[in-house]
Amino acid sequence: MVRKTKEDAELTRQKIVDAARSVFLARGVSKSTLEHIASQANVTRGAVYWHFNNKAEIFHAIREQVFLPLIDRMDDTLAITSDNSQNPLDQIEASLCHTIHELNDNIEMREIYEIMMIKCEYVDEFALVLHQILNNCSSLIQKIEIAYERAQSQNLLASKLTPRALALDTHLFFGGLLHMWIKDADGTKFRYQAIELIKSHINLRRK
Amino acid sequence: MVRKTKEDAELTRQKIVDAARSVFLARGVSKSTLEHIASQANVTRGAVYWHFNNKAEIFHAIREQVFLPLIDRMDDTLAITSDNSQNPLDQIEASLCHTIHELNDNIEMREIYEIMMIKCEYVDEFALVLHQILNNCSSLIQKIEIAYERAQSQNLLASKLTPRALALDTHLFFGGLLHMWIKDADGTKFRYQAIELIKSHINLRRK
DNA sequence: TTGCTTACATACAGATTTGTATGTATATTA
DNA sequence: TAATATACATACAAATCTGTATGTAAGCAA
Repeated sequence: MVRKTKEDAELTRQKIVDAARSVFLARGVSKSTLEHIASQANVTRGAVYWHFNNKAEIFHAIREQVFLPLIDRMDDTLAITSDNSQNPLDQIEASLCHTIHELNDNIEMREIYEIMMIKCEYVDEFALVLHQILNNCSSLIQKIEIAYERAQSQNLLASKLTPRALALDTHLFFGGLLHMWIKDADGTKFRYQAIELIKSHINLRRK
Repeated sequence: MVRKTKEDAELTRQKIVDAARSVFLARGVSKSTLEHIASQANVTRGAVYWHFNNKAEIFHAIREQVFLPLIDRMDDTLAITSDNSQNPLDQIEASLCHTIHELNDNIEMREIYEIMMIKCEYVDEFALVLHQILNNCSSLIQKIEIAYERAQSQNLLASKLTPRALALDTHLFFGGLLHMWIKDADGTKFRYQAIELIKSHINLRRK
């Protein structure tokens, strides 16, 4: 039984991507072989090589599946609500909390974050991803900065720091939180209080 | 020419560790073979296997070389000066800045941080390291918390957050900063302004 | 219905790695 | 100074992994 219909083929591709995520998570990207991925997906390496040229391509497929939608969502949460009806500080807080809740609820997203942060070595082809990450950070910081600017113009800020400095501080804080959230698999050290930490971080800025 | 003296043997061991650091950095831990390390150190795999049982042991040797002294230094910078002569906020700031300056000046330390953060997959034997990291974080947070407590008792704090919350926020901020510092190899996005970011972060807390 | 293409499975060749076993010359010790 | 342990180098066997080449049955277009 070979030669599936186009829809079947796309399904097979997705099965391979899902299998790869599972295998990457368990064994790390480097030590995962295409045979591991194939058998996890109940296909042969032939199928894998049909859909992808190599492991790096699968890796990128996994990344895009989560990080492309993510960027859009960020716009939704922070930028769109540029009507002055809502407190910008509340918006920033809600945006960060939303990501944490996503990590809690969305297994797929959680696993991909874990792979990208502690199950992957950024060398060779994968080093390029670092630049993408850096660029994502830049645009994210800009969005936070804009929100802080609105907060400033509404006289909501307690500090004399510039919106830019506040945005950078918030971004670094959240980056650190995400890393710790992922590493703290038990949840005993950071996960359980992540939301509190965000609220404290924002409260520090409220007038 | 074999059978060196004990001092020569220790020197060989150190050569292997240094070589491993260089190889890990360039190829990632997983894709580094003992042959790579051996030839980089101008020895054979025989020598490597004499001093270490496997790659993981070399990895741990590298880690200990930087992180054991690091913990001691943290005590020096934060805890020892518990005489009330210095401003605790200044001390925290100085401690964080000191680490950044170390990263700038100490190639070895910089490379090891880079390996641990983006050239290594935390699976199998390496997963244990995550717990060590988490524990290090806990003790570090405690030390920062104590400093903030002193700041509070000296009425230096601008916010009503608890010293604990401030310490966690500072730690997460600095964790995020370190990650970005490492990823930003060009230095165009974070490295050049790392010290400023720290000062902003602390200033946010000053009365 | 023929013929071409698709979506895989299977088979093969080659390159790598790993661990261990063994060899060996020299420090070190008794 | 003879015996032994050390500090490696060399050799070997086995297992993996990769990419590619080839096979093949079924879908699809003409």
